[in-house]
Amino acid sequence: MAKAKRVLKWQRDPEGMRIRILEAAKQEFAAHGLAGARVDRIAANAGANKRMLYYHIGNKEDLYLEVLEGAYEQIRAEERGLDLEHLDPPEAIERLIDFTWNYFIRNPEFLALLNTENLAKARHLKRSTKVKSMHSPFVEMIRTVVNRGVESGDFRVAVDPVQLYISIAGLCFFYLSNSATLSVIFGRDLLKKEARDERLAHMVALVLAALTGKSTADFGKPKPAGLRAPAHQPV
Amino acid sequence: MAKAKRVLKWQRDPEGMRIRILEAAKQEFAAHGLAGARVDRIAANAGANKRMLYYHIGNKEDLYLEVLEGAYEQIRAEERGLDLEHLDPPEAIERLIDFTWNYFIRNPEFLALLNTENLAKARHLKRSTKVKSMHSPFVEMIRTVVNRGVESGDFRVAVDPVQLYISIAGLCFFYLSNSATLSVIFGRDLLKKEARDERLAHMVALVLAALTGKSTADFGKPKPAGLRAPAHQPV
DNA sequence: ACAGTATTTATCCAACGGGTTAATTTCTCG
DNA sequence: CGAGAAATTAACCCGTTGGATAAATACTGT
Repeated sequence: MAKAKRVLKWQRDPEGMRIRILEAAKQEFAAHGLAGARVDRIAANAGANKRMLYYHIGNKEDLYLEVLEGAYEQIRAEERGLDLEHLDPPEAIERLIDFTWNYFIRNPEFLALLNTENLAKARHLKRSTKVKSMHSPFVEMIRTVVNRGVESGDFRVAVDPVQLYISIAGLCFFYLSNSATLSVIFGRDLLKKEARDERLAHMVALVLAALTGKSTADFGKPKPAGLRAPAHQPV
Repeated sequence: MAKAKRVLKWQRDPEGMRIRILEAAKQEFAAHGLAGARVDRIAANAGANKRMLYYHIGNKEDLYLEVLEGAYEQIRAEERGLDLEHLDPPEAIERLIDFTWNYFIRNPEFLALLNTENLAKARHLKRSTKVKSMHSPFVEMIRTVVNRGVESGDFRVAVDPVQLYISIAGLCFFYLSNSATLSVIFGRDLLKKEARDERLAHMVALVLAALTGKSTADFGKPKPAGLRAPAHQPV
């Protein structure tokens, strides 16, 4: 048993504190929006005193901006890790969709933060030089993938990469960000595994069919009778 | 000049008042979200006293739910007015996209309200029997359109109408709802007329290409050099 | 060991914001 | 016309919340 040098009332850990505060803030802003977020809750969930927020970062809006910038940094970093260069075009597009989809699923706070920021008309983002300089590598990636695809004959048209990027993001984003209301409206749980898998297949098929002209795989095949979701909801 | 029967300090108008309150509330909730909305501002913008809100409708959440229900009612009503029955399938799909797109453009508050409600995990919608019984006629419309398209040979695949509906809505929704942040990121105004037209063309081409297999029209053609947006922004 | 600094805590407060009370004015209808 | 109902107003209440102050506690270099 390691003998503690001393019994401490608390551990000093400036960097860790900062991180814990930002993480708690991310959860809070994602869950309640900017106006709905409570500074006290952030402090409590960070295991900190409220004064620490102001000491380490600043006021509520500073906190929010830092969280937002961090969220963009994170996705941009992961995007860069995805090299589509050596895949043949259709595979590259599929991989792009797959990544976007799963990133959104793994980071629901990111979706919420974007919505919050758009509610604010991107007021904070506009002031953030940091984010404005962080261009998504996807647009250029897509441009080259599309060009390669057209040359190789895989794709029929040279689609505008920005439009395609927005379309792919939109197909993923809307489904996940609005899953709560959509699930109520359609009376089924859109987040359960089978529904998510079906959605991913649909999106890939939709985009690839449009690009290649070949109707790939199971593009929106109405589920085969035997496999329809039974009355009871499996976990 | 009509002689007023009497000089009144104020006009009594219960029904008009109710409507003005709901309209003001819609704007307020759309602009600031549920938590950010201010009851006093709603009252002021409705030309009413704060007490009137409670008198005519109820507390803030009642007000919000009523606004949300009204928003759904409105879009469902317009949806029903759109009969796709007598169009041939590709035209019907184009019309559907066109309608969805323009409805969202005409009613930006609807987008904001949906985001707000999703932030709340559809908590209010779940309790609204009214909305739950208002099924979008689109799903059934799409089902028959798709079936007709498959039979006629216009479409290659019998896509799941729910997936297609979500895809079309998503393509439109994401672009418009996130136009603020996207405009910052891409450094161009996505809401100006040319950008909107280009987006609509892209979406129609994308979906129809996927469904029919024929590469229609100007699917994402990178804008012809001569027509690229000039440095100055035309109004 | 000690002085100076960095970090954390406990407490306070003024403004805000949703909601309420009670009085006032207009309407309605016998 | 008059009394009761409906609509509207002004003023207030009180818990919440972002933010501030100052004191206490841990760390650092010398």
